[in-house]
Amino acid sequence: MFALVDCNNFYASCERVFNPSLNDKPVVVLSNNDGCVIARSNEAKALGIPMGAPAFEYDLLFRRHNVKVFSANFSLYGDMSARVMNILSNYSPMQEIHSIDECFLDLIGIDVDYREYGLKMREHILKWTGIPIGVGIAPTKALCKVANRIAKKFPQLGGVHVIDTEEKRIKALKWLDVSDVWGIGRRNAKKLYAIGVKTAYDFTLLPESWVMKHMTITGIRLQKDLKGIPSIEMELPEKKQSIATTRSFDKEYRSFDEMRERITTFTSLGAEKLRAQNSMCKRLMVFIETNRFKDEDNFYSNSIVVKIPFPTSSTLEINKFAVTGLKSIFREHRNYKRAGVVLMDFVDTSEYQPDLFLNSNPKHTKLMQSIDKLNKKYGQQLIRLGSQDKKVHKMKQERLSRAFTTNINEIIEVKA
DNA sequence: TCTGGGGTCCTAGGACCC
DNA sequence: TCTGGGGTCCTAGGACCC
Repeated sequence: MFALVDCNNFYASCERVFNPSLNDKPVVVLSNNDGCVIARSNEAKALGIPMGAPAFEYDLLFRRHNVKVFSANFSLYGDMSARVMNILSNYSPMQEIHSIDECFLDLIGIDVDYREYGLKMREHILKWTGIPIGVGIAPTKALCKVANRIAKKFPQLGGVHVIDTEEKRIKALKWLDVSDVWGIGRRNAKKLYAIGVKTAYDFTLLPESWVMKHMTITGIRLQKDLKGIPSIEMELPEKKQSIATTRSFDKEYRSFDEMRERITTFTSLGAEKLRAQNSMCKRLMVFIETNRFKDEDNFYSNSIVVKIPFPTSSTLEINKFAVTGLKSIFREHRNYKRAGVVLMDFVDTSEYQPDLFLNSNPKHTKLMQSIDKLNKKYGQQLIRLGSQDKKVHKMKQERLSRAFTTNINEIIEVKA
């Protein structure tokens, strides 16, 4: 048996933990630059605020219903996530952290009343972190997803649902719309509707040949999993295979120098993560684009993959190639609104064999270590790569909660 | 002058998730 | 005025080799 545990409305719940007056009130969290809604409390959902809603379109509704609005505070959420995951790791010999707010637990060798076990996790997490969770338990990962959904949908279940009989499995799958199945997106849902498949149960009855043809091996695995035959395996914690740093800007940039400053910043952030997992990269991708919502006729978007002749984790070296890439796709007289750098093609630092001729400059290693140490101690981006442009980009975060758990200057005050 | 077929690696792009 | 930022896996097709 497996369990899927996920945090309810995670970012909104994090904000509530440190501000209990938000309980029972509608809460939303906005993306970087306060662009769109990325998390909603149940009360906010009930007001009809959709995921991804542009914040400016809902300003009036926010005010009218006294919605509490927050700028995303990712360092706080990351820290809360680590606490939740750490507690949950005690409930299983094998944990797969699937995203910031959810994990799978392999319950192999754990011989208990599963419902009781799920309720215990829930109480434990709530008491120690203040975060409410939902638990789905079933013989396969895909069925755990279904069980978890049921646990959330029916409050009388106390946040925990177990699928442990054939009867429960079929009942659950008949209840679930096929478009809500984990792994079936908009495209495939459309194809399935077209041939009369409405529920998850209908999907399990499709012939393998059809599934293989239209949804490839991924579809076959999903179908088996839903039938109760474990086919989607637990993934052990592994290093990232690519590291992306991309942002929309709060304003439009036209000059090469401004864009170079942005790209350099993204490269620095990415390279820091790269070093943190002891990897070096051999390729990177740079992309830039103008505002896709404005002036559609002049929309320009381009990307380029740049090969680095030797594996490196040095911000200085990686940045040189990122800027080369930028040069080749940058066009004058355009208003750029978004850009990003994706580091790819990693090798392990420990397994790296130096080349006879082309190598990363070893002097950079120590320099990077010092930079990482200082940035970790005093906050990100204290040390930055120099650029001719002195201006420091500032993200729009008008409604940021304090960094209660991660910044010593903002630690919560307790009054005696 | 003829020019098969199998294998691997690389890359771009599609689809999906949270 | 204002529209997120990450990730993963799979497949097809081209390049190249023998």
